[in-house]
Amino acid sequence: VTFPTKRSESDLDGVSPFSRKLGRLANLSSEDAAALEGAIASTRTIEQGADLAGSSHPSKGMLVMLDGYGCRYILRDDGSRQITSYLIPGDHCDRNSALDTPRLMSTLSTCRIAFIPRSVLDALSRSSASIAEALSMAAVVEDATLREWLMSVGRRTAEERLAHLFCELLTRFNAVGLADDDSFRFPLTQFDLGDTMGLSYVHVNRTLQSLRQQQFITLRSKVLTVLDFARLSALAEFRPDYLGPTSA
Amino acid sequence: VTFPTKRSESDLDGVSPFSRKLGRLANLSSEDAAALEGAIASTRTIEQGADLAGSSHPSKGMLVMLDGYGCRYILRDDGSRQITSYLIPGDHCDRNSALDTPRLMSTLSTCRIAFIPRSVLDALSRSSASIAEALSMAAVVEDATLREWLMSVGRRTAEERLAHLFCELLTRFNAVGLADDDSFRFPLTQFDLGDTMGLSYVHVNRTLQSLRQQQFITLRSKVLTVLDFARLSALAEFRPDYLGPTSA
DNA sequence: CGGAACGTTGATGTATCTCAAGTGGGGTGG
DNA sequence: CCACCCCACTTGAGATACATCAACGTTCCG
Repeated sequence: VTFPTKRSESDLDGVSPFSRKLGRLANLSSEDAAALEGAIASTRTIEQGADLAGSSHPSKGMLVMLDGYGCRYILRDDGSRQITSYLIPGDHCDRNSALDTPRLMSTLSTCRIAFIPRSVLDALSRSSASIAEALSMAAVVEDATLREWLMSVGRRTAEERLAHLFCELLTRFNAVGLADDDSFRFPLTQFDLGDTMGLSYVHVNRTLQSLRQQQFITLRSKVLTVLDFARLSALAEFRPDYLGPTSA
Repeated sequence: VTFPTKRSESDLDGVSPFSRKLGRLANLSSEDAAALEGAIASTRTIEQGADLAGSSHPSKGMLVMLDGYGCRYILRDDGSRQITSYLIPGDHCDRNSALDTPRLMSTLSTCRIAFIPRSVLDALSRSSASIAEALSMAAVVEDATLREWLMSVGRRTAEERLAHLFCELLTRFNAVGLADDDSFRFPLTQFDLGDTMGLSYVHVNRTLQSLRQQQFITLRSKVLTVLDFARLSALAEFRPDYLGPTSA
């Protein structure tokens, strides 16, 4: 399986969520943004449930999620899965990992994914301090997000966990301009949600019903709508600062 | 089993656990190791329960734990705490974080801590590719460790969580030469352990008793001994690869 | 039209929490 | 050197959030 070079023109304003996200994390010049766009030369569409970490990709480099949901996860011997992060549009993931451990990664929905070779990436980082800083900021945000998930699973109730996750996702989708009126695509199953927040899918179901009944959210036909972000944030004790600069 | 403060073996005496740890993550020349030792500008001893993130340190740079336990954590409004990582001897922590969020960090025991100014660190990274690589590997390992904790809290039973944590700690202490006969210093309270693994301190107590009774560990006078690493690893499904190159 | 995947519901079980009351040991001051 | 005190640890009883098991409903799509 190779990377067909197919440039999609369907990005908002021709700007990929990738440079949109990085543009929030550092002050990118228009040259920087253009360079990032240029680096994303090859794009492919991948079906749901596909592996992203394996040998399906040619060489070392970076994956960039343009559309859809991906995740990183860990498996236990008995088959139970802990999802450790989501990749949503604009997110990227280094596929290096000199570490022996195979970093498990897969798609949770149909995805459009770009690939940036390591050489191109390194050149970019070297030529633009802003890009380098944006990438380093992205790493800091990813780390903080992971710690926030640990807090959720360790110390929050089921209702708070889901509320916090939805607040986080709305904020992240907003940051790449893919939230519309507090709504965003959410094609994950309740099973996936359970594997994310350390809950059984049955309990996820009941907790979602509770959130719906209390008018916090609606979740229909793979679209999640936050009905009252302030109230939901309060319920979850959500503080958006860990996600980086939030508004312009 | 007594616990000698100074290393029993003569090898690398006077070498900080910091360069010891980094030396495992990349091939450091003797110049690299010496440069790392030299980079340590100042060393201080800090009592238990002290803040590490605040203004206690002069400027931007990196903290290096030389002795003792530190942690990073998140607090909830109700005061409950989730510890998100341990800093044990050899570990370091960037105190940059352009992120607005104050990164919470404190000591869990009396600590000896070194400080490396950012300028010195940057110079080191630029002058030695090996050091840069070691630092980047350390970041990968830290990330993997965080994900493993998320797996623990999300999907493992109390007994498995503690077992996994102890396997991890033994491996990490071994990596810096501070484990002796499967024993290492463990001055944390059961309260701290609960905040680490998302458990109440009462349940930690009962789980520890169970592990002791089954001859997995002993934990007396702040020394933890793993009685049967193979069995404990099996119980926890511990796979050390995420911690980096393990032997030699 | 049928099957598979996802969602919903009810009943029951259990791991873990909370509350509450001790116990023990290592410093400290007298 | 002893007595005391504080903090960590221990133990028991009862509560509960969440898991598991087992149906059944619904949607989607070939």
